[in-house]
Amino acid sequence: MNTRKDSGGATTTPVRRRGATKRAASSGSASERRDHLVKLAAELFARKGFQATTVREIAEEAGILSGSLYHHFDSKETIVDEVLSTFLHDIVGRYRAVLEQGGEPRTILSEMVRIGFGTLEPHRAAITVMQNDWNYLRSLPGGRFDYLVKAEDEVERMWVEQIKRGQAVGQFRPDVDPKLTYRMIRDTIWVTVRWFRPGGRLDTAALAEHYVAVLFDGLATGERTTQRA
Amino acid sequence: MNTRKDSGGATTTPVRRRGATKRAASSGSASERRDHLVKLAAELFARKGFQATTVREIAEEAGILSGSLYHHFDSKETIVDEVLSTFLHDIVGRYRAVLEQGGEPRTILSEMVRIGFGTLEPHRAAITVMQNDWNYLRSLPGGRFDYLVKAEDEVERMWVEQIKRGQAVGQFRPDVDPKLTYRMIRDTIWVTVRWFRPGGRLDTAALAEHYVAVLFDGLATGERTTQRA
Amino acid sequence: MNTRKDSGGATTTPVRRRGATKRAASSGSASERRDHLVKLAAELFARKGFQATTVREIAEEAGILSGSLYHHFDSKETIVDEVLSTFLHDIVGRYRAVLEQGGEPRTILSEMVRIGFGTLEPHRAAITVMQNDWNYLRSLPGGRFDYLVKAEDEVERMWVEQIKRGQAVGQFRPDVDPKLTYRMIRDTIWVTVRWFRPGGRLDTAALAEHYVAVLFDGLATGERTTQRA
Amino acid sequence: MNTRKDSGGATTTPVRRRGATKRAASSGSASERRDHLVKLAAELFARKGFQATTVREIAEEAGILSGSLYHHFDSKETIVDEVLSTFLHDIVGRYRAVLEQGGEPRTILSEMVRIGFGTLEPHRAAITVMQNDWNYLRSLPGGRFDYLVKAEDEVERMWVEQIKRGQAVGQFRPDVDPKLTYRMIRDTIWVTVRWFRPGGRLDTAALAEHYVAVLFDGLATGERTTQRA
DNA sequence: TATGAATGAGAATTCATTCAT
DNA sequence: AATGAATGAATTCTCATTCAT
Repeated sequence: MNTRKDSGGATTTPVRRRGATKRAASSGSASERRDHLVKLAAELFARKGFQATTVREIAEEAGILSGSLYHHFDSKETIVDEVLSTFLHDIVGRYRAVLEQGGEPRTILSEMVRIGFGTLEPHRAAITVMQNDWNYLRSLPGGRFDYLVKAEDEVERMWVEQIKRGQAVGQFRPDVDPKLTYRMIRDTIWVTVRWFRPGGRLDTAALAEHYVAVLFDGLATGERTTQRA
Repeated sequence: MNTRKDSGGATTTPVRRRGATKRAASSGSASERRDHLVKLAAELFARKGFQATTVREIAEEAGILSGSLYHHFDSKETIVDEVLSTFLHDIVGRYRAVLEQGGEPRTILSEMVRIGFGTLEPHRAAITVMQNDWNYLRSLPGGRFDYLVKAEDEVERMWVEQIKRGQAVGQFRPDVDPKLTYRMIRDTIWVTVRWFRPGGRLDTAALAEHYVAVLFDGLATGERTTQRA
Repeated sequence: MNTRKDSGGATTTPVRRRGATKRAASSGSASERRDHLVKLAAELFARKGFQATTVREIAEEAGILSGSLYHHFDSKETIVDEVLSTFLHDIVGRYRAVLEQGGEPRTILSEMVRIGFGTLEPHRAAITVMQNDWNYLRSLPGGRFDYLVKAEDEVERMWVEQIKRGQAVGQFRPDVDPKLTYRMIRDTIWVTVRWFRPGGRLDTAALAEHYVAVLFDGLATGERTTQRA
Repeated sequence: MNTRKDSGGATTTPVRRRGATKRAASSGSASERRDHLVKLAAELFARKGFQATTVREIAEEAGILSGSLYHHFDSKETIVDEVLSTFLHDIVGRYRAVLEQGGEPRTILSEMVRIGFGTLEPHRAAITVMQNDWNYLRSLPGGRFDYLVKAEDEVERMWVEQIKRGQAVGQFRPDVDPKLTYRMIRDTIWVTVRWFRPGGRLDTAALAEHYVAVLFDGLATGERTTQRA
């Protein structure tokens, strides 16, 4: 039933492949208009939350009437779907690229942290929506957003594997729980979106280096003193 | 608009002191009933989000009709107000107590981390609501939830002060940004609420020790290698 | 999910048992109000069709706002459900009663024809809705109106059985198709609702006698001449 | 409002004479395309009802976009107008032809019954629409479908006249009401469209003979026993 | 305290139709 | 002939809230 309008392959594959949908050279306007609308909506979703953002507001932001939005999207959900799946596609792709290159666990992990912080600016809105509306979207009937969980699982596997490798080769302390550590790292990065504003004292690269430093070497000075189980 | 029903001193003072409002020693059913309702509501808010939770659902959970809820609360906002202010009152109190005791920065900071993780279970619902609905509640007109920001500021001052003291006495590396570091610690703790479930492999105390270890000594083994600005 | 509001057992049993739902003595007002609203809606559905009747119109007819209708009914569908199931319950009950009494096929069939015409006045609206909106309602997703088909099947079995018995004992001509004959009788009766208006030259009883005469003895005079297969 | 696009003479004369409107011998693609679209629409109208069928669905069925339909038709109403008037034109023509040939009332009436059943297959969609959406279409403002009533009246006059003639010459029992009898015959035939499916056990010719038999000689065997007023 | 009927202001969505290209 | 973006009015439904009983 969801034909052309809902291009979101998101429902069937964990991560959408966008762009390929449109006919050939994609003269632009058609797809561009849609992308523009998605971007506007993402900003609103991030600022006010998915539920608190009305379709009318999105339309107004775009200078059209609310009904007209339905020429481009099946539903409000389709829009947020596009916001999130675009983001997930991008980040999963980046993680995969780093892993394919190979290298020491510590190097790879540093790189993954940098990637995480690196998405903060281009995908600020999407990340915010994910943080705030994840629970609600997951609870929606129809399993439309199940792919969120799938993508998250894949990402978790990537991180956990590197942490375990690091422990195996003696680069990381053996007494920490890999999964738990991953979660804390992930959260610390994503949650930054709540207060990070571009143009401030620190950019995301600085944030990343700051975090990498504390993450690997800790806040304390001198000898490491905490006991290792 | 704020009649007797809305006991929330929250509007006037950063952190509400509950109970004192009620008519003296009337520990009676009235107040208890109210607290019970708040607890039920908090669970629903946490599970479904503040907006997605309807007044009817709260009432149903309590076995009454939605109209009857208005004998206890002025509005839906009053309920969430009570959920959040109760939590804030508790945690700010605990932080104050630790600070009043005094001690080394590193000890105090460890203790504050433990307090943070320690609120995860008793205040799981409130923390979840804060994480997910903070943005929305803040945006509500009337400034009703301004006290959230005030309380957060006070807490930030407490943490940052200890980090700075630690740097001053050489316990903490001098190259990290105190405010930034505070935020990352805070977020890492709170955000745990998203996936932490009591009864799992680790309890909140173990979580705290795990985090304290990584926070102070880092994930890496051997000599500390990151450069200090 | 459909709790108190949607009392329609229709979904689970072919024919609803109304009235029993309400608590004991059913002081009236609650159930009466609901019934009144159903009646108003039925009239509108009959006059304008289910789809063309707006919820607002129903509410206006009742002197309330459209939103208030949802205090009584889950949805527009629930209302029409109640209209139809009430009717089906009544007529199936009547048919069963006649069959339980027993008698000659011809006598029973005459009685069933009379019952059919007898429902024309009290259930005019419901029958009209069934005629006009049957197709649409059946096509609705969720199978909510599957009971319509079930009830129709039961009624068909009753009629066909009597026609077959009549043929077996030689009261009815053997060359007619029982099922086909039933359908034509049924349609002839129901479709009357399109033009029958109470208070006209003939009442439904007269209509019934008229039809019984033609049905059994035919329009022609003299010897029966059509060939019998 | 009625521009060139709306060829429906239906509005002015009881029964439209199609084809004549078109520019002479232009049997060409223009008119054919239009007829094709009408046929597609008729099927949808029949299956889902006029209101429930969206313009978009009709267009999709034809492989074009909804806006493109408006190159062929003024409005959705124009389409259904064409569906119905084509049908009415055909059947009224056939009735007239039989009457012009003359003959005994019983013979003519049999023939008219056969004509009725004979339209069931070629005009299945149109008849279905008439059955189901008659009420709604009649209620539309502007009197666009008044010709439906006019055509029906003409048909009624034809039938009633034959029944009366039959009674006058003693072929039909004198105690039945001609108008009432006509209506029942008419309804019985048309309503068949609800369940008749081509390719089943009986074709429409068999249906007609079956009905003629029961109509004239009745369902009962032996002597005619119903009393004649 | 509780009920339950009603309010009223929106919410998302639908859809026939228009029109520049 | 056809496209596709947009309109605008209407539709069903939601829900916090009120209030007489």
